[in-house]
Order: sequence, then C-alpha cells, then structure tokens
Amino acid sequence: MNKKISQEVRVRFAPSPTGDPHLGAMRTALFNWAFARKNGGKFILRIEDTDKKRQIEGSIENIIEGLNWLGLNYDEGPDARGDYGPYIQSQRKKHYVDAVNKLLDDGNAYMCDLSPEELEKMKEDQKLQGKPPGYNGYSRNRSREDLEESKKKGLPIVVRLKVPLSGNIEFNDLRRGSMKFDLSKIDDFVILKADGLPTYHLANVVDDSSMLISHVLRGEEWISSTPKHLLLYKFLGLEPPSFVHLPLIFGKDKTKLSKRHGASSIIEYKKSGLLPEALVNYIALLGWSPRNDKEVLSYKDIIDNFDFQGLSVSPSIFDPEKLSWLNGVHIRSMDNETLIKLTQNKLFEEPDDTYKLDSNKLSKIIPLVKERIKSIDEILPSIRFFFIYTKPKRSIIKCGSLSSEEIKEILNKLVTDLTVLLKKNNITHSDIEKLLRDNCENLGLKLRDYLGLIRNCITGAEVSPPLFESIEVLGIEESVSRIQDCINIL
RNA sequence: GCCCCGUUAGUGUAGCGGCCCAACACGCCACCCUUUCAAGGUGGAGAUCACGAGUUCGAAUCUCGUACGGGGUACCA
Repeated sequence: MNKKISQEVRVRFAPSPTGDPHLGAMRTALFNWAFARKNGGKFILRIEDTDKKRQIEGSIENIIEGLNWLGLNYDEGPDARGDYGPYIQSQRKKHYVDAVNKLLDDGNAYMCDLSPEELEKMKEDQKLQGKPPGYNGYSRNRSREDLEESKKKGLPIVVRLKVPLSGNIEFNDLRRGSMKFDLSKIDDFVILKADGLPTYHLANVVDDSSMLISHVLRGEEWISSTPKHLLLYKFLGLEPPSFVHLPLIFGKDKTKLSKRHGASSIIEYKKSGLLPEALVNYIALLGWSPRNDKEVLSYKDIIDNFDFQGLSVSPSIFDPEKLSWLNGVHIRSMDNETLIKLTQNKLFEEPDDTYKLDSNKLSKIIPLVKERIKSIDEILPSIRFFFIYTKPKRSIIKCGSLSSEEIKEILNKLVTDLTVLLKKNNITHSDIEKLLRDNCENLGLKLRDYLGLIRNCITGAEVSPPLFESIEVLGIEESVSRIQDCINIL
C-alpha cells in the first residue's frame, strides 16, 4: 500500500450513489475543488458504492452531470484519466481484502459470526438493562480457528476491528482545532460486511491512502467517526491525511435540507432557470466567506480567496431568496450573446413553433428584458408577446377615467399617426417616443395613463419591457394591427 | 442515555482583547429616479453578540458552567 509520499494537494469528493446529489454534497465538492485549484493540486471523484442495497440507478450519472453543470471539473474519476483507479469502490475489492487480511494477521481485527438478528437482540437486552447499546465483544477473544470453522459452515461472517479498550485518540481539525475521543466509547465496529464488501470506514481509509489524498474535506457528520479512521490508519501502518469538517446546510425550519425546502437535487436546480455560476457563488457563501465585503464572486474569486480560515463552523440555512437575487445579478452581468444562446435553447424546448423565430429579433429583445429578470425561466413569459399576441382583457384597456368612446378616439388617432410615421424609413424608438409624448401632451393626459393604455393594448399585459423599444422591435404595422384589435373589443 | 460539534439582526456572513451600545449583503419599509415592472440611488426598522460566572484597566472576541440546536452512537454513507 502506498505511503503518503508527496506534498501535492490531492482532495476528493466521495459521494455514495444513493440518490440525486444534494446541494450540501455539491458544496462539499465545491470546497474540495476550490482548495485543489487554489493550490495547484488534483480534484478526484470517487464513487462510494459499498452499500449495494441502497444504490439507486442513475445516480452516478447524475452526480457527474451535476459536477459538470456546475463547472467543477475533476482530474481523476470513473470516467476520467488517473493513475490510482479504479475510482469506484465496488471495483476495488482486492485492496480492501488485503487490508482486512493484514489486520486479521496482526491481531487487530477478528471475525464474528453473530447474525444480525442475534446482534439486534443483544442491543435490545442492553437497552432493557439501561446500558448503552453496542457490540459487546462477543467474538473478540475467540480463536481464529473457531471462527474460520464457522465460516466454512457457511455462517455469515463479518470482520470487526479490535478497538483498544482504553486510551484516547486525538486529532487536529484544520479549522476547528484539536478534538479528543475516548476509545472506550467506541465499540468494535464492522470493517468487512457479510457480503464481502467493506464498510465506509475501511474503504475510505484504504482508498484515501492509496489515492494519496492529502486533505479530507467532508461534512460535519463525519467528525465522530474520525477516530475510527485514525485507528485504521494506525493499524494499517498508514499516514492519515489532514481533516477539515464542513458545517451542514439546513432548510428554513433548521432541519437537514430536503425536498420539502423546494428543489433539493442539483438536477432540479439545473432545470430551474438558474445559472451554474450563480448557484456556485451562492453555495460558496453558505459556510464560507472570503472575509471581505465582496459577495458577488466568480469562479476565479472563489479559488483565489479560498482558505480554511474562511470556513464557518456552525450550520447555515439555505435562503432561496438570496439565491434568486444572486442569480439576477449574474444574469445582468452576463454578455448578451450568451444570454441569447440560453434563450434559444429554451425556445427549442417549446412546443409552439411560433417561438422559433430568428435570433436577430432576439438580439434586440434580450437587452430589454435582461435587467428585469431573476431567472432564465422568466425570459419566455416576458418576451412572449413579441411573437404571439394575446388580446388584453377588456378591463385593462383603460386610460384614467376616460370612457370607452374617448379611448377609441385616442387609439384611432394613434393608428393614423403611426401609419403616417410608417412612411419614414429607419424608424427608431426615439421617433416613437416623440410621437407618443407629443400625443400625450396634446391630449392633456398623464403620461402613465396614456402610455399604460398603449402598453396594455400592444403587449396584452400591464407589465412589459420598455414600451418605445418594444414597439420598435415589434414593428409599427404589427403594433397598429394590435391597436385595431383593441378598438374592436371596445 | 453516552460521545462530539456548534450558538453575532428573519437569513448568510464580517469581527481574532480597546477603532464595536457591532459592519456588509439578502429580505422588509420609505423616498428618489422613472412609460409599467425591474434595475439603480438614498435613508430606515431590525442584535442587551444564547445565558451566567470568571480572567483583564478593558471581552462579541480568552476560560469555565448552563441552556438550546445539531451530528454520531448501523453488516448506511
């Protein structure tokens, strides 16, 4: 087995394929990635699929899709090159068996033939006696021959680590500082299951070591099992990596983030009109800070500023509103070309052919809506009227307190004026603005009442992108026809 | 139960012994800008820094205790 020989930063993201990757997991990936990039190291993806019962089909693909979407590229992994593969634990059985044999030979581990049912009963009894439930060392002092015999008979056999009965184990979390555990509180935990696969504890130690992992950045839920891992490193004669434990992410109700808090899977976020850079920016801020006032961060900003000192130690609560705000910020700072491209992709997903219009029009439309959206999903609804006219409801064809007849008159006048304007070439929004403002003044109306009326007629809605520009893009003829439609409604 | 980790405005964070009766951002409110909605600008409300002791001339910052929250205690990861 490899000893840690290099000083190179090598970190890993090691999810288990038991469902869609959650936000918290992705943040762990992000921090690992940022740390690797900051230090010119390697970021590794390893799949921890030692629990075959809980595995869910497609999760590996989703994990990879999520990482790719977020832009967290890994240097080594199941579908990438790397000299320390395979990167899927179920394919590394030999490594674990070797380690188990060494432990067994050295007397640091032993087999146990207690069935799950018997174990369960043991714990029940302990509880009844008011004792803390745990494995009681049933096979700890039995001879190896005896246990081998059970194995031959086909009894289910597990291997357990012979945890010292007393003493302490201490380690230094790079962010939280020193942590000390009493070994007498740790029971002889299973390292090799009856199905021949290792438990997480063993697999993770063996793999982190043979993959030359230098730093383990993982969720806070692992703090209590770190002493188990340290023991394994010691018995295996391996150098442990450094550890940093990350705080958890909760939902608004302070429970672990789940479906109840809106989208929880990264795949759902991908579909929801979020920009990956915005999501990355947001989750970076959950549990970490660049320790200055900057909050809008690019990938580069995150890498450049990433360090353990900026990590927080207490759990944070996911706030969809701030995410949404940040998404808006990133949309606004995005260049038009990219936004147009994204919009086109959305358009192609639309069943209605009318949306599939030339991108020339889009290049004029996008700048108009860019400032007013917080999600890519808001684009289509807000630009729909450019392509498809939905006649406004009778009730919004209004202008202050004017009567239908008066409104009709106003609209007819406008139709005439616009038709005249049509004779001019190169009509711009300034021409339209001048015309409308003059008309409004001549009529002695309030600008918001007058323009409101026109807006509602032309866009079919009370909220829209800027009117003059919209008319320019829509075209005078189309606008006139829409106004005429409205006149007919009145 | 036992072990471990944590606790600064509703939320995310800054703060690392005096500059802090606490700063920035989201959200909220008001005003300004304005053709609607946004965006932007200005201002405001909102925290006895969980609580209690101690150390110190001086504590959000150090120490201890309590409360509360969370994690672990699996042939799950």
